[in-house]
Amino acid sequence: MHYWLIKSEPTTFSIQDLARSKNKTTCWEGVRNYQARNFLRAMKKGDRAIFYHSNAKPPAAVGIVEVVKEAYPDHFAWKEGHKYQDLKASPEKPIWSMVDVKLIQIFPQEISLEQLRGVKALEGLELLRRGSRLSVHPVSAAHFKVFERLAKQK
DNA sequence: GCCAACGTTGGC
DNA sequence: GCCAACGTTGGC
Repeated sequence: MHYWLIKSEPTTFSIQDLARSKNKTTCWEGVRNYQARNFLRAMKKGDRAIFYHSNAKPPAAVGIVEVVKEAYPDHFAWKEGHKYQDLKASPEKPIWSMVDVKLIQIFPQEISLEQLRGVKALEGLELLRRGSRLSVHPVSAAHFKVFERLAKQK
């Protein structure tokens, strides 16, 4: 089992939106970065991910999701006029992938980026690396446990 | 709204 | 294959 972190801008799709989704499940479409895509493709059913709100006030880790369907073609890439359309993609050459994720929990209290930066045990986390913009990336099991612990404490 | 830090594109 | 210009991400 592996752990990940996935980012979404809450104005685009928040964890509350996920909670309202059918079966609390959604496809994670729109990743248009090769490195992030490759991480999506490496995800296995049962893997868990931290759901992170980027470009939020404040930016924060807000919950945990589980991978319920492994990578398959992101068909939004060839949907005419769609915001995630990529003219180089087609059903024959999908280029981009997505997975389905299901909500496991919304943290009782979100953990702000500022708070995360102060946690010694999270040193080395990709999210906290200066200049990091990767919207999907792995998280070590140890770091994942730290998130779970932080989410519980007042 | 600013801008640092990227990633991508396209001319050469 | 280099790299300047451009576009995007995302914190502040």
